[in-house]
Amino acid sequence: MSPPRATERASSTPRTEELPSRQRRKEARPQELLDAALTLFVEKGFAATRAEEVAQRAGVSKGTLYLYYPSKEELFKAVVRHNLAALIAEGKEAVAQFEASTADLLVYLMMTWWQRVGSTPASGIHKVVIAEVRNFPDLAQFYADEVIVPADQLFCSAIERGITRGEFRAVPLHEAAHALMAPMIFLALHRHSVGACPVQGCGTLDPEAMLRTHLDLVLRGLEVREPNGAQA
Amino acid sequence: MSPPRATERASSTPRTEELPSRQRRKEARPQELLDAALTLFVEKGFAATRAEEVAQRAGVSKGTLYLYYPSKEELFKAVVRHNLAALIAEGKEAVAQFEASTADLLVYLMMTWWQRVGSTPASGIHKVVIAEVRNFPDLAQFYADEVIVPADQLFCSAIERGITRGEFRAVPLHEAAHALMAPMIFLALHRHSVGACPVQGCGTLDPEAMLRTHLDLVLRGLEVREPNGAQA
Amino acid sequence: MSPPRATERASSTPRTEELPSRQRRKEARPQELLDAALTLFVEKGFAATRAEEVAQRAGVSKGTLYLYYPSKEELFKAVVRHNLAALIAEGKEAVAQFEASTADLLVYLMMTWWQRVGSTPASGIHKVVIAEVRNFPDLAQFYADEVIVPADQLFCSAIERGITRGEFRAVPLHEAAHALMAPMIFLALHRHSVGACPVQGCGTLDPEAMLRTHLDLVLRGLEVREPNGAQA
Amino acid sequence: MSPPRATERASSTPRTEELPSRQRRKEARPQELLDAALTLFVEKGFAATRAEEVAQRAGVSKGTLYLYYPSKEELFKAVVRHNLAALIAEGKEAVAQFEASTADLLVYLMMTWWQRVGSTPASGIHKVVIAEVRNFPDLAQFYADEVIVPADQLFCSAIERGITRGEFRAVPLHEAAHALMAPMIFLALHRHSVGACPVQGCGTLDPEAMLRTHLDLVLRGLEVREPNGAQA
DNA sequence: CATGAATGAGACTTCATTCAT
DNA sequence: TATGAATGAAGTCTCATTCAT
Repeated sequence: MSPPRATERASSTPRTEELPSRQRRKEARPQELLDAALTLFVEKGFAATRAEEVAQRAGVSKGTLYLYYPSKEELFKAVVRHNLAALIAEGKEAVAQFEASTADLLVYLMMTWWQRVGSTPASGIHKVVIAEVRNFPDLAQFYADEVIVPADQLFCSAIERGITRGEFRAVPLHEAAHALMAPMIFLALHRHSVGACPVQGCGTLDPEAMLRTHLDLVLRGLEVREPNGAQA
Repeated sequence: MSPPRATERASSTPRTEELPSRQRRKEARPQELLDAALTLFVEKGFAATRAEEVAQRAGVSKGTLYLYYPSKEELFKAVVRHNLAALIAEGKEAVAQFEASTADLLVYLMMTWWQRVGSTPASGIHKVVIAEVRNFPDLAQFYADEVIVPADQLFCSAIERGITRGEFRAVPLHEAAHALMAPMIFLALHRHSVGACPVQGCGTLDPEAMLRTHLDLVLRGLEVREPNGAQA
Repeated sequence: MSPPRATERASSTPRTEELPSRQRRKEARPQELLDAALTLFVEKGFAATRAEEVAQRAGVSKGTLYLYYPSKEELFKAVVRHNLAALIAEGKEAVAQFEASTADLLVYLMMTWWQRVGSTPASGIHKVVIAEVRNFPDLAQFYADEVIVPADQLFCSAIERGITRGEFRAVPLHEAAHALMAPMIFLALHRHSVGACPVQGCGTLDPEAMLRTHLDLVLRGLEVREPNGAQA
Repeated sequence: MSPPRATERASSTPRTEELPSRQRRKEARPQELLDAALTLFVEKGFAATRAEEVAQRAGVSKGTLYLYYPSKEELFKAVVRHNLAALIAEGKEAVAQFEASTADLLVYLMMTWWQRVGSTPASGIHKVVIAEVRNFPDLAQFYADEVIVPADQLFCSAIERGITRGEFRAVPLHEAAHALMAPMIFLALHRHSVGACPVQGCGTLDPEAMLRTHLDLVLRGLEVREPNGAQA
């Protein structure tokens, strides 16, 4: 799970002279620390990850970590911003510029999310937040502002587009957005918890198949048809 | 999340005379400790819950807790076993005996789950397990055996019934079961984490509406109709 | 300076059976911790005294200290209350009930202060406060409320008594009180700083002689006489 | 307590051309560092002053500070030496050359001290020394030799002059000198500690009034008069 | 000379666990 | 059994000092 140890920097690309100088190292530090922090936060949780561990994994000392991030909490916020906030902004572009059908737009958004977040360590951030946000109240507001609200808006606006253009039935936006995202997030959650443990008999769901089946179900459910009153 | 102290024995065996004496209390202890532990583990997570808090909430001293459970970890395991063991078999009966349409069966199963688990503190166990199972590897197998596999089988068999009886399209069972359950579990998760924090601008989803919308979407998606190639 | 090491409790007074039981030890703890803390705070200052040192000197572990005082700052406040606040209250009584001349009252107050505070480790508290109060803002208000203001009132009321009864000239109260106390406090300060170091050639002032000379000068200065314009 | 940054060189040797060049600054460095250190040591104490803060205030980097002073302790010693050395000899001249009454001489000495030391940051050195000399044993002897003994001699010789010339009663010299100086030093101490904190209800003493009242009291106490046995 | 990135010992405080009573 | 006083390992964060550039 994740590159083994973040190979002690810069012995890879040997173009020109590439001295691993103070300067170069300083510039690479934030990224290295963020990567190490993401891996460990996802693996052990926020509270259970020791600052020193993060530093060690990034190849620096405890003090150096605090040179870049003033507290463990700020480090976590930086991880969230770096790994999730950027992607959400991208999604907004996609919705604004998309030309094809809304069904295709949703497929595109979901696929992109899976490739860029769901299938990467970044999806573990959801696990950490769900697990520990109640113990760190200012993280709750931060996460709501930076992730939940924007992501919700993104999907709501896509669904609304479908309704407006007559492609979808009129469904409650927030609820539908939730129904759309939840299975994928839950899948990611699972992969970072029980799925990451060596358990027997719990055949890992194939994410690609899962994604296909889920989209198939929900997109059909959204289609405009004559109603047939099938629910409670 | 429940009256602060209110020692809540008395749901146990009402043996003649109802003495709330020392004897009585002694027998109720494990139950009281388990209840207190459930509440606190759900609220704060496993690592962040202090043993003394559990003891206080159960109305005993710190030392007494260790008389019943040799460590906090064992207490946690006991909580998981106690709260999930009972909830497993019930659904199987329902599937076996159900007479009406499979859509109705799924509605029934979902509603029941929400009433009995999703909307109660017990659903918080999912949160705790997801969050901390990687730090307690032996819990993983236990949880997979006792919860994940049986629940999956339950929903797969229900969906299969629908397909067999010609009510549903042929869809991949596991994936469909996941798509069915995940939004509800995720909703419960959310209610125990960000939803429990006083965050601004994150309008809480109404669970009933959510459940209706979700079932509406998925059941329509499962219906047998002429295909119209809308998915990836 | 103060008993060498707080001999590992209770092997002294052997009346009846004197078991150093949990209970007895618990009762003696606050006093033992306060004594240890006073000694170390005076010797090394507040910030430079480690919590663990205080605990060790009191014969307990680090954790035990925090069982009795929730932080180093609260420990310090307790030391101040225990060693200074009580004495000031006593002084108020004395002023209220004193029968003889006000000169005698001032002599009594000063002597008492010297015996109970000035000549004991307690006077070192002044050193600590003067040195570090700017780094611990809430200690400043605490100390002003609990020590400075009451002590000032005490001496002002005594001087005012002398003026009212026609024994003293009319002098500014606060300034005169300061002139009265400052040399004694300063003497105590000196004894806890340079005076506590093994310096050559700095013949230690005899406190008793100092006190006598000081009172002689100031009380004469307070006497009612015909003015003779001797000052700047 | 002085403009926040305002690199305050330029009081040094105005060698031809007044170049504020690198050369110029380099020579001013020690002075600037000493000034910055004085201000910060007085404000926060020795231990609580961070080396980097001193460097910043002097407009150089942390490393540069260590180029001039090998450790924070050595910096502290340099500050003490630099700020007190100059102030020692001046008073001796005054005593030797003074023509008027000894009362006037004492008034003059006290006023001068207040203007040149008491009311300036330099008086804060007393606070720092009193507070931390026990943690830096070798400073004690230095301070006694360079400050305490000379100052004591100065005032003793002035008082002795008064007695010799029949202006003052015969009083113990050292004790009287202490009674004379202590309130003023203590006032300075106070101004650098509690007096510098925003505490309620601790009306700041007016130094001028304090000085007047104090001299009034002590000079009257020193006057030659028929005794009237008012003291202990 | 000057810089500032990096280090790591060490401070305060918490809490699971033990054990004398 | 039940208690709660006591322990001490462990965690976050600070800062004097070093050294490559």
